[in-house]
Amino acid sequence: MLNSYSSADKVLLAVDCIIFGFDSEGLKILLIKRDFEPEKGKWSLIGGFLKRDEILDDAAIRILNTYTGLNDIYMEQLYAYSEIDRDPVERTISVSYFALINIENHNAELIKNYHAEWFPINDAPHLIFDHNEMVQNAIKRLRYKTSIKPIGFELLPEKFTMRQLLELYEAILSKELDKRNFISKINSLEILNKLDEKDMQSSRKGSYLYTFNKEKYEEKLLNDFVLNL
Amino acid sequence: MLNSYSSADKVLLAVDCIIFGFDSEGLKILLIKRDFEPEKGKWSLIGGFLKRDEILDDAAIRILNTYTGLNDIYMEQLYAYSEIDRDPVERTISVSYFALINIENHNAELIKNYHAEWFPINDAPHLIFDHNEMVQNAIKRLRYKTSIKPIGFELLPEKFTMRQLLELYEAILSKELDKRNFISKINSLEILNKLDEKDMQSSRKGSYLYTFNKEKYEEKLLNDFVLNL
DNA sequence: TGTGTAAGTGTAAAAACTACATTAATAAAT
DNA sequence: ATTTATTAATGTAGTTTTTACACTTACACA
Repeated sequence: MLNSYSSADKVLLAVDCIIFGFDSEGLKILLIKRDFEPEKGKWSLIGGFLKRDEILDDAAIRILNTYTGLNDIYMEQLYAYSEIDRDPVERTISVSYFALINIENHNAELIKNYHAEWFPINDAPHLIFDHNEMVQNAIKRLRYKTSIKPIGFELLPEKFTMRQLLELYEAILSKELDKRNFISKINSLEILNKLDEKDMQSSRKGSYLYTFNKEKYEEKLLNDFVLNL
Repeated sequence: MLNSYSSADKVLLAVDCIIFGFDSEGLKILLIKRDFEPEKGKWSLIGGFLKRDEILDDAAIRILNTYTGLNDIYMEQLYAYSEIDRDPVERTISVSYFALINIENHNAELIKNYHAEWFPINDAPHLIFDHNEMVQNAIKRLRYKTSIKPIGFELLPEKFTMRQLLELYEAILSKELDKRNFISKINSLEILNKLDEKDMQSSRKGSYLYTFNKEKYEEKLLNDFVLNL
C-alpha cells in the first residue's frame, strides 16, 4: 500500500473569510489591518492557513473565532483562488468562505484587539491580494442564497421588525423594494413568528417584533423556495 | 521581505472533473477505471494533481485534455473537498470541476485508451473516495446553472432539434416538460437561429435544426436570465 | 388636545404560467 | 397513386402570480 503520492507538488492552502454584518447603516464586511509582512498595515480579509489535520470548514470556523470570538456562525464555502502570484510571498491557494453575523452580538473587545473594523460594502477600502474580487463574488453568492434560503435572518438580531428585514433585503439586493409586496411575500413563506411585543425606537406607534421560526422553516422548506423580490 | 510562511503546513491539491455528456440515451458522466493503487480497477472521476506553477483552471483543462484529447471545453470550478481521510494514501484536498461536452465530438480513441466510459447519471457505479458526493453536487449545480445561463447548449451538437433540446432539459431537471410551453419559453429568450435545414432521422416530416446564437446571447444577456421550466 | 411620524393594510390591472388537442408533412407500404 | 403511420408544429383560454399604488391607525411628545 502506498503512503504518498511522492511526485506531486504540495502547496499552502489558506482560508479567507468574507464576514457580512448588518446594522441600521446597512450591509457591512469585517476587515482587519494586516499585522505582518508583506502588506503590513493594509486592509485585508480575515484569513489563515489550513492545518495539516483540519478540514476547510473547521479552519474557517477557527479563523473566524480567533479574530472575533464568535461561535456557531453561519458559514459557507465559496471558491478556491489559485492565481500563481496572488500572494507574493509564496504560492498559496486560498479558499474563500462567507460568514453571516449580526453585528450586535459580536464581541467588540476581540474585534478591537485585532484591529478589525466594519466597512459598508459600498465603501470598503482597497484590499490586499485578490480580496476585493473575493468580496464581490461573495456578494453575488449572498444575493443568490438569500433568494432560496432564509439565511438573511442570520444577519439580524433575534427579534427584528419588518422594516429591518426589508432594509436588509434592500441592502443585499441593492434595490428598493415595495413595502407591502415585500411583507406579503415574506408572510407567504410562513416562517416568522409575530410577537406581541413592539419595538418603540423607530416610531411613536411602535412596530411589531418578529422572530424567525426555525421549526416551521425546517418543516416546510426542506427544499429550496424561490423568493422573487 | 519574507519568502515563505514557514510555519504553515502544505498539502496536496487535486482536481477532479465531473464530465457531463448528452446523447440520445440521456445525460451521462465520463468515468475511468483507476489504473494505480489504491482502489486500482475501481471507477473514478477523471482527476490529477495541481502542479506547482499552475492555476486550478489550467489543471482542470490539462487533466481533461490528457484523458479525452478535448480542448475548448466549458468548465467551471465547483467545490473544495477536504475531509481528512478522503484519500487514504495521503492528505489531499480536491477541487471539483464540472465540464460539459457533446459526446459526438469527443475523441473516442483516447477515451478508449484510458479505459474511460460513459455512464448514465442515474445508473453510474459506486465511485472511489467521495466522488459520488462530488457528482451529486455537480448535478445540482448543473441544474442551477442551466436555469440562468444557456450552458445547456454546450452539451449538444452544433445543430440540434427542439426535441433534443427538450430532452436535454428534461434529463438535467429530471422531470417531464410540456413541449409547447418549453418551445415558447426557449423562443422568448431569442438566442436560437432556426435553420432552413431539417433533421430527417427522427421522423418522416423532419424537424427543423437550430443553432445557438452566441452573438444574440451576449448582446441580450450580459445579465443572467431566469428560465422557469 | 393636537400634531407629527412611521406602521399597517387591500385591491385592481397586468403579466406569466399552465394545461391541453388538432393539423401538417412526409416516407414507406400497399 | 393512395393509404398509412409517425413525429413536428402550432395557439388559446383559464388560472395564478406579480405589480403598482394611497389611506388610515396608533401613539409619544409638544
